[in-house]
Amino acid sequence: MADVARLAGVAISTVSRALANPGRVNEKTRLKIDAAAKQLGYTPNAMARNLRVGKSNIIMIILPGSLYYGVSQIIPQVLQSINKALIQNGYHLMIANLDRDEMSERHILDLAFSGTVRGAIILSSKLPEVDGRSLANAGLPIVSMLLDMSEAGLPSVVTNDREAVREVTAELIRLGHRRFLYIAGPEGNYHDVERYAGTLEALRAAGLTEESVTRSGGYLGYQQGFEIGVQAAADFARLADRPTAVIATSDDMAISFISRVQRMGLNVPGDLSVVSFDGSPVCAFSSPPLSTIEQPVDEMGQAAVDMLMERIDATDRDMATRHVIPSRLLRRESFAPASSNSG
Amino acid sequence: MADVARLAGVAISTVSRALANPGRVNEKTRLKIDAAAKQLGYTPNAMARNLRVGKSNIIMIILPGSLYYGVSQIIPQVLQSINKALIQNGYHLMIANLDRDEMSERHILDLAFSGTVRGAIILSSKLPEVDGRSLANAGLPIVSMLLDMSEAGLPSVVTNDREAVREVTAELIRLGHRRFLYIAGPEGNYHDVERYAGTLEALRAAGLTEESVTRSGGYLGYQQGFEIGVQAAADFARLADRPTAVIATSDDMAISFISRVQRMGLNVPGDLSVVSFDGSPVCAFSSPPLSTIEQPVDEMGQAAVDMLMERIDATDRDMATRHVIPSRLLRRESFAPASSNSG
DNA sequence: TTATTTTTGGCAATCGTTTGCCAATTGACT
DNA sequence: AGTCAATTGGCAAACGATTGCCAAAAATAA
Repeated sequence: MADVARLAGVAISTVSRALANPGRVNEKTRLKIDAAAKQLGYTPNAMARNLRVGKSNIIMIILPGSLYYGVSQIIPQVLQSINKALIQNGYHLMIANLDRDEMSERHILDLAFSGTVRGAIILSSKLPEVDGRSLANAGLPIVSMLLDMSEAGLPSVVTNDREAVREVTAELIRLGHRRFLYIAGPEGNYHDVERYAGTLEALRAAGLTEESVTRSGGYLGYQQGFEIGVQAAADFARLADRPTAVIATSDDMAISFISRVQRMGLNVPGDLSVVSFDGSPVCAFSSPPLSTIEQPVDEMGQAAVDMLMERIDATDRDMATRHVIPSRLLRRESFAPASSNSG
Repeated sequence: MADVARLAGVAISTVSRALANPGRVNEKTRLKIDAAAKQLGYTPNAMARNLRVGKSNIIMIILPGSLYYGVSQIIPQVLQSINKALIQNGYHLMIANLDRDEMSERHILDLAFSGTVRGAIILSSKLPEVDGRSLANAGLPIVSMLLDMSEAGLPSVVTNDREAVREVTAELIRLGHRRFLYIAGPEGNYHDVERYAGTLEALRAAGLTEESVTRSGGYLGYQQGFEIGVQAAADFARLADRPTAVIATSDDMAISFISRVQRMGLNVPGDLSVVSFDGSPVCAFSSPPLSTIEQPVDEMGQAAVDMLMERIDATDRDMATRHVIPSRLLRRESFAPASSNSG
């Protein structure tokens, strides 16, 4: 930095002012300094700056340890949109995986307490916590994404799981369907609760009872979506009074389910309508093209970052808010009126 | 830190020694200090330490801007394995996206030149470079992954693209296939070059000429895998003398291709064998289950980190090496002897 | 020209560690 | 008890920026 000052013919403090907060310095000298810096290939040392100002410019994203290896590309999309939004705000993105082991929790807490990161976006329902230290009281702004944790005090950005499923179920009812199969992810999980609630709401609104829906799954995680679908097909085959419509809570489930029931000789959507959740691009190319509820991942990422920036700037700790971004039904051929012989 | 020293009843320099390089301090006092630190909830400030020692403990991974949104979960797997390996070495993982725009390049270069990161793992074939500064001369250890860039001076860890495709092609030939369709990614891309070369090598070894393979695709990126497959199906339909075996260079291509040719009334593998590249889990659940060459992503990530650690510790700048990790053919039903009426 | 505002220079403290140095203390071993 | 090695204490200088302060200089206004 001294070199830059010398080359530009100004004082070292002026260089700092020009680079750190341009605006407190004359435009002409700022240009001179920029030119000198560029000529010398100088970039200010970020760690020294951060140390001095007492705040880092790194945000960490906490991913659930067991990533989802199915067809749905949620994680890369999230990372991409969050990273982009962060850069625009002058921040960098650091990754942390939250496994079930103590080591990963310790790692995350170190990141938080060592002052390495300035804030966090979390995609898991559990906050790291090990021997006394908890992420909750690290003094870090945190926002939750995908899962609504506003009741636990974390501002959250989510999609309208419940409403979306309610609407698509209502549409299926409108098409004449009266018996449903609901393929669940891990029981009690936020998404399962919301989505199943959405199904029930639609049924009730149409004067149907909970009897008209059969649940399958519930004991495996979303990572095992394919197995869940396979199992659901087996469950389905055993049912005396077979459903005519299937609501799968992930694309993986729907895909493996369909592949199995087709093998049983059933036609989709002739015999059976199927709709699922996630909006993976591959759904457009399965046979038949699969209707799916697309998660607005990009917008959610952007919103999460906006929310985090607000928290960082906020002086007062206000209430945890909840930001809902509507999802979108991608309607395709897997979806048809109930066949006459099954009403 | 002073507080910890006071509580533990030792000098501040002893605390530093105990925390920074345990081993230069007696075991008993180390325990005393650890206890005091834990009691006070103290974690050393990472930025101050890094500033002092003049090196960061952050590694950045440079992802191609246009991530792959198909069925193949390469990126999350890479991140997970790399992150895990890094943590074990005491490093953190930072993300950078390399888009085509200047802004993202500038961002990456800032990360490099500001001393924020200590090294980089790159998954793109082009090194960021903008107004004079280039990642190549940032003095950072870099390793390339997925793409072989050892000739450009970057140590690389890759899978055996060419050999794997050669072997699977040879196997198809053994099964009686004589006419092939090769579905390509972007022409000239490392993967395309290698995989196509593998195909040709197998053909030649069996005394067949280049005539026996028809190329489709080549003008779209891997992100457009589904479209490539659809187009390939159309190309296929127009061929007078139809191939009996298809080699797709990504699972996406194979999936959409199959969905289209099935719609044309063809049976896989009865009329047509298909094999593809990537090893996405969904392939086990498509109809028919899809044979695919699995990329050993976890091992590659681990190897990339090992290589990077070596580079960081290395005093002498030795030659760029190339580490090949073999892939594995997941053989499934999409794969069968050539039908008698087509030989 | 003078008065007033804006911009810069120079100094020094600060952020929280690490680390070299040497003296002082402790511990272990004859 | 005496010797030698291992460990610790205390001090101070770094690492590379930011920032408050005030005086000096420059630009602008009157």
